[in-house]
Amino acid sequence: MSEDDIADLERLAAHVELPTRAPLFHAGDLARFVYTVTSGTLRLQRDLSDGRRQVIGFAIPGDFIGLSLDETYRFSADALTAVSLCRFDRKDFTSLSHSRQSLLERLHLAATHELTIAQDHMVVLGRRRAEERVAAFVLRWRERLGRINGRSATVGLPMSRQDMADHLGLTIETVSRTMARWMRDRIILDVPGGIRVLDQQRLAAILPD
Amino acid sequence: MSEDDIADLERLAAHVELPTRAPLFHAGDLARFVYTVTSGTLRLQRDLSDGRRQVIGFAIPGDFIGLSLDETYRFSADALTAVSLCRFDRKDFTSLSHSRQSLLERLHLAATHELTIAQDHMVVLGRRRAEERVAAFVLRWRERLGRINGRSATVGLPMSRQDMADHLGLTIETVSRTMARWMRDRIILDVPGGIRVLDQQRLAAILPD
DNA sequence: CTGTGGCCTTGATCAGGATCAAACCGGCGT
DNA sequence: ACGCCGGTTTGATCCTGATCAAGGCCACAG
Repeated sequence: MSEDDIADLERLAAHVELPTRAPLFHAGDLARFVYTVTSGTLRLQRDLSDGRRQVIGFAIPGDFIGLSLDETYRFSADALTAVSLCRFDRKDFTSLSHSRQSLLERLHLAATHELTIAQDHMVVLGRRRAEERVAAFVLRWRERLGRINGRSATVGLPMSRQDMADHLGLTIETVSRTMARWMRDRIILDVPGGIRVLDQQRLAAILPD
Repeated sequence: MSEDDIADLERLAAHVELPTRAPLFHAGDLARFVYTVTSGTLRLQRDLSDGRRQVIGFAIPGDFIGLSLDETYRFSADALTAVSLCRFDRKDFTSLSHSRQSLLERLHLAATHELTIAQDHMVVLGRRRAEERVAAFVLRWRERLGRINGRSATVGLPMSRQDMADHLGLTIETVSRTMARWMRDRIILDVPGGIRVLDQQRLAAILPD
C-alpha cells in the first residue's frame, strides 16, 4: 500500500486490545467495524443451535476480520491470546475505498485469498481422513506462522485441542490420539505451547495432494 | 452497475458457448480469463492425486468464475449442461477495474459473498450428519435457483449423484439412500431431471441452524 | 502441602456411513 | 426388438472415527 493510503488509514484507525479469551464480536452482531490484526491469534467460528461448532479459521497478524459486506457478522471472533487490532468504522472504510481504489484492491486481494484458503479447507473437510486433516492443519499453520516470524521447526499452537477438532471436523480424542502417535513415531515433539516438527518429510508424506 | 460500466465491459467481452460435459478450464491452467455465466450450470472442483474429488461448488447464471487473483486456476470448471458465458481477458479486466472502481466494488462484493457461502459449506462438511448435508444442499440449491427463475416446488438437479456426494463429503450410496427415504416419506417426489419438494417444512426441520 | 478444575490422554465399545457387491433402469444404437 | 452402457438403487458387511468412561497432568488457590 502507498504512503498516502497508510496515512489516511491511520487517521481512521482506532486501536483495540483484547485479553486472552475475550470476544471481539459475536455472530449476528451489527457489523459496524472491520479489523486488522496486529498481534496475537483469534478464533473465528460459527455455532449451530444444538452446540455443534465449526471453527472457520484463525486470524493472525496481517489478517483482516469482517471484510464481508453483510449487515451483521456471520461468525464469532474470540481472542485465543492477548490480541491487538486496528479497528475501522466500516462506513469510513467504505467511503475511503471509494476514493482510493488501491485500498479496495488490497481488500479484494485479501478476500480472494481467503476464498482460496476456504476452498482448500473444503477439500480437507470433505475428502481427507483424520490423520490427513491433522497433518494438513499442522503443515499449513506452520507455513502461515513462517511467513510472519520466519520458518522454524517449533510451531506454536495457541488453540486448544477442542479448537483444532472443531476446525477439522473431528473429535478432541481423534486429534489427541493422532498427535500422540506422531510423538511415539518421533515425527513431532511436544513442547510447551506447541510442538516441534522433527520430521517434516514424513509429516508431508501423510498428505497426498 | 452503471450504463457506462456495462458498455465498457461489452467492448471487452467475448462470448463462449460450451456443450454438456465440456471443460472450461483445468486446475493449474494459466488463469488468463475471468468469466460470468449467462446460462447453464457448471461444476467447480478440486482433485487429489489419488482420485478423490471435492466439488467446491456449482456456478449458475450471474456467477463469476475465476475472480481469484492467482497466476493459475486453483480448481477445474466443467459444464454440466450446455453453458454460455462472457469471457474477459484478465489483464483488460484488471485495468478497467483500475479506472472504474464500481466494477471493482462489484467484484469485491461477489468475492465476499462467495466467501460467506464457502464458510457456510465448511459448517456442513465439518459438523453436519449425512441427512443434514443432503437437506442443506437441496434447500440452498432451491433457494439459489429461486432467485433466478422464481420460487418453484420443482428443483432441477443438473448434477449427478456422484457430484452431490463429492460436494457434500459423502458417497453416492449415502446420497441415494437419503433421497430414497425422503421419497418413501413423501417429502420429495422424483421428477425427470430433478425433484419436486412436497414438504418444505419437514425438509427444513432436518436442519438445526 | 493438598485440593480443585480445566484440559488432555488413553482405553473400550459403538455406530454412522463407507465399502463391497449385485441388481435395476432408461436411453441409445443397431 | 435387443443388448449395451452409464448412472442409480438396494442390500450386506466392514471400519474409521465417534462416543462413553477413566485417569493423568498441571497450574493455581487455600
